[in-house]
Amino acid sequence: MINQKQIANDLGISVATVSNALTGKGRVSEDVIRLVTSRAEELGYFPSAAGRALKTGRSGILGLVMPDITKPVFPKFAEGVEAEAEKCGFGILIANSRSTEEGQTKAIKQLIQRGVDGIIVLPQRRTAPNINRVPYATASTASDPNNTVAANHTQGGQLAAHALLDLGHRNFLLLGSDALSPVQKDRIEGMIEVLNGAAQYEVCWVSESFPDLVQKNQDGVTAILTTSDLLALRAVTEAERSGLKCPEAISVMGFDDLPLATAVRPTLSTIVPDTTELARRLVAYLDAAIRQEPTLPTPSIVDMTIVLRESTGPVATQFPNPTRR
Amino acid sequence: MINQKQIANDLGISVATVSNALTGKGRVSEDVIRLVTSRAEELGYFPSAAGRALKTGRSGILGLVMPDITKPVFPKFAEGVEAEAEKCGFGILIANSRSTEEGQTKAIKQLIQRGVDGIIVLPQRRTAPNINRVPYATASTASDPNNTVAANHTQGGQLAAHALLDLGHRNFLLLGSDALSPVQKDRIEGMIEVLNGAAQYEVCWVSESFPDLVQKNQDGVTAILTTSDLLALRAVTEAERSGLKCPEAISVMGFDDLPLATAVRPTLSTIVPDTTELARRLVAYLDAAIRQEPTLPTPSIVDMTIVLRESTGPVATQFPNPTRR
DNA sequence: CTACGATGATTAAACGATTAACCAGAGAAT
DNA sequence: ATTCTCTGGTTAATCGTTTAATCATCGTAG
Repeated sequence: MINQKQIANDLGISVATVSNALTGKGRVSEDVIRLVTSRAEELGYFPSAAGRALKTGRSGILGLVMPDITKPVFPKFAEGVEAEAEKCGFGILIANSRSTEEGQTKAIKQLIQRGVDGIIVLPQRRTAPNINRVPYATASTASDPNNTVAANHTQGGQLAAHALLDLGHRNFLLLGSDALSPVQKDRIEGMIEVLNGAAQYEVCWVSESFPDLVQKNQDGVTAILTTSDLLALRAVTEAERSGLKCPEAISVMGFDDLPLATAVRPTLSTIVPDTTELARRLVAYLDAAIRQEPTLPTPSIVDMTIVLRESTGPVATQFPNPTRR
Repeated sequence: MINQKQIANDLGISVATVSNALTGKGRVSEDVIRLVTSRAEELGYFPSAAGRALKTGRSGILGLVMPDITKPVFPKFAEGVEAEAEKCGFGILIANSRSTEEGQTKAIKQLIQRGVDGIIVLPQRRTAPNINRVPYATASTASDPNNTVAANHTQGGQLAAHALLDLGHRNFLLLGSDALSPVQKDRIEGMIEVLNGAAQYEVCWVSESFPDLVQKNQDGVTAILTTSDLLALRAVTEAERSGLKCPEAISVMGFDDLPLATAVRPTLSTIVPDTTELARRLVAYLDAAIRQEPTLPTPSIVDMTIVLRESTGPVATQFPNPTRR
């Protein structure tokens, strides 16, 4: 293995000078710097992560704790965090909390033992991670008191509701899949805030059985707002199977802009969280905390945007439910 | 920070004894072992990753290079690798090759600089990673000469074709999205092997424009085999939109068993790669290589399984295409 | 009674990089 | 000529753990 000692011996100088030359600290002449860097290049030298970590107390690695990377919301997030971390010179060690609190604490402990400099946690169910040895940042919902950044799920819900109100819809079905999820609750709440007084609506938490969309449509429902693209997909396909054209008979709005949103016909209108920006702020916060900067970024909220595709359209002008038998 | 020196001082013994007591090496009396472990427990001690790594030359971390974690095939894989690695005491450092060869070599270099003990690469486009400092394992297609394990994509394709032949279908449309992908080529090839002589088929690589399914159906096609659940989803929804019921008028088979497969109606029949087993073998190989075991596992191939859901059914008995206008 | 093997613990040297403290030499100022 | 400062470099200690080599003690066998 090639180390600084090797380079030092080759050039007849001391390791300290080699280190100084390579890191730019201390006092070294331009000539020696050139000599050292070129020899280092020749030998294919790069500093030992372990040696540096031991001395400096920094590993250059951040831990990322996610509930379940197979759930399609998280990969985009992971990607964003990885990209941002790389820009700041950090690597990303992943850990799986398996959507449980015990799993979460276990994952955090493991990461600390592996020597990470900081931890990013996506807590589920509003659990507050208990970390004392290293700085950490959480991305939770805006309503969560202890978060570093939050996606504005409520505002996302508002966006969805506004868009369909603008298209003339006045009778909504709001679909969620998990009434205990703070994220979903916030999204639904945002929708309700906008719809209250302006339209009729019904909230439905689907677990096993899916609501009878034909029935709902006959009752006047022309728009479905969901808390996830997966639910939207289910709604669209259930609707079309029963002869309800989307968006002609019924509009459907998704959430999260998953890869499937553009793979399905009609393509899904959806609400997009800015995962890149969330990742950017999380990493920036941790970076500052790790470098012990005097002032740290304060908790902030990132708004969502809307992308209108084929699954939403204006409310039918003539007869509201053309499929009535 | 709590270290072995602390424990040693507390108990009036030497650090070497502490180390020996904790690792079970050397010669230490049972009494001292008990003393040391209990004191370590009290203080909440755990070994410094950096210190240990520096001395032993092992970081206990594996690198995972994937083309693009936002593509829905990869998260399941990452999950499997993480779980298996954890069982062997390894952590997983992720790196993004951005689906390019330069990105791949850059990612590998970064991982090595961070001191990983081994690297798992999911190479795309049959690129052979050039790694010399640490052992590595690749998961490629069976037709790729330099792989550690491979999912049997060809056999997966055969499975798909067989299943629909058994259901009575005799006229197939094979859909792929990327004719350059070795994985997709292998899958299609497997299908063709089985269909040759037994049925009529047409291969179609879709990029922007999707084939006219009504037209195809009128031409006699009753089954669509795809190389991905995303394509299958597209096919199902395109079909149902044009009035072709799935599976009554046309059967659709997916690939990979993505989360969306059960979120759509009809639920997608699909071919499932055993990512857990793939991950297990990759990690096992690396573990053996890192421990310098004399004999390493030889390259092997993991078969796929089929799961039949709602999107496939028996070929229509009476009139093959009931939607003819 | 002495030598020896076994046992249990200690000493000290790594591993590779960083960094505070120190030192030699040259030029400038007094 | 002497001191002072600045420059460019070296020495040595340090981070925390592991491990080979060494040492002391004690029971036992020759």
